[in-house]
Amino acid sequence: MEKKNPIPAEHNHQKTADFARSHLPNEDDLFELAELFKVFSDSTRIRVMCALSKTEMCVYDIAELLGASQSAVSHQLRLLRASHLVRTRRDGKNMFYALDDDHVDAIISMGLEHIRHTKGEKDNG
Amino acid sequence: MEKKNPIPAEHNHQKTADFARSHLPNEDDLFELAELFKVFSDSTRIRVMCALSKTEMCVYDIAELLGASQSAVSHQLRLLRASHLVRTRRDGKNMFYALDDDHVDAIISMGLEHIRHTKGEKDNG
DNA sequence: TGAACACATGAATGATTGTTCATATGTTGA
DNA sequence: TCAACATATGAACAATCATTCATGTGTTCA
Repeated sequence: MEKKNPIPAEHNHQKTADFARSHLPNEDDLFELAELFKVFSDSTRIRVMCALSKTEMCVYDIAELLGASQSAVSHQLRLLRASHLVRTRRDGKNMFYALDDDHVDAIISMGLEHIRHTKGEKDNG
Repeated sequence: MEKKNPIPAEHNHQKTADFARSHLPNEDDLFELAELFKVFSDSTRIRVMCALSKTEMCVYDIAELLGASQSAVSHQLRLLRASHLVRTRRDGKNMFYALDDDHVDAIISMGLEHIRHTKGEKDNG
C-alpha cells in the first residue's frame, strides 16, 4: 500500500522543518546577529576593524587611512559603537577608537579562512 | 621649540595610518570578506544556515520552516551557493541543501557569543 | 509525449544603506 | 568669552537589497 516516494525514505517534510526549527536561535538573537553581521558587510568598516585590531586610532587617522571624509568615517564609527565592537577614549580634542571585543578578530579570521578555502577549490587539482 | 601637542607624545598620524595600512587585507580579500558577511547580514539567511547546520533540507522544507515563498527561498539559496556556504544534491525532483563549510557554524557562534557578551554588560552588576 | 511537480530566475518595486553637505557639539588655548 | 579644531549628526540622494509575480528549466510518472 505504500506509494513510491521520490524523497528519501527517512525524509519527512514536517519532521525535518520541526527539527530544524527547534534548533534555531530565538527571534531576538537572530535579529541581533543579522545587525551584527551587517556591520561586517562593508569593506570600509572591515578595514576600520582590521586597523583597530592592530592599534588604536583617532578619527583623523582613520579618515587618512581610508582616504574617506571625516563625516563618512564618523558615521561608520557610530555603527561600530552601536554594535559594541569598538570603544572610545577622549584625549584632548581627539577621540581614540579601539576594538572592544576579541570576537572581531575571530570573525574576520574565519571569514578570511573561508574565502581562501574556496579559492583553493578552484585551483586544486 | 616643541609646541605642546594634544595628541599623546607617541602618537603620530602618518605613522599610525601607515602602520595600520600595512596590516590590512588586500583589496580583493576585503571585497570578498564584505560579500561573505553580507550573506550573514540577513536573519532569514542566518535561519537557513542554522537549520542546515543540523540537517540537510530541500527547498520545500526550508520554505515551510521560514514561512516564506518558494521563490524568496530560492533567491536566498542562490546567494548562499554563490558564496560557497552551501552545497546541493539532487534527489529526484528535490534539491537537498547542506552546509558546505565548517566556518559557517564558527562565524555564527562567534556572533552569538558577542551579542550575549554585550547583553551581559547591561545587566552585569 | 504531456501533465504535474520542484526548483530557478528575470523584472519590478518598496525598503534599506553609504555617502555627501551642512551644521551642531565638545575641547583647547588665549 | 571667542576662534580654531576634532568629531558627531540630521537630511537628502543614489545605489543596493529582499521580496513578489510571472515564467523558465529540469525531473518523474503515466
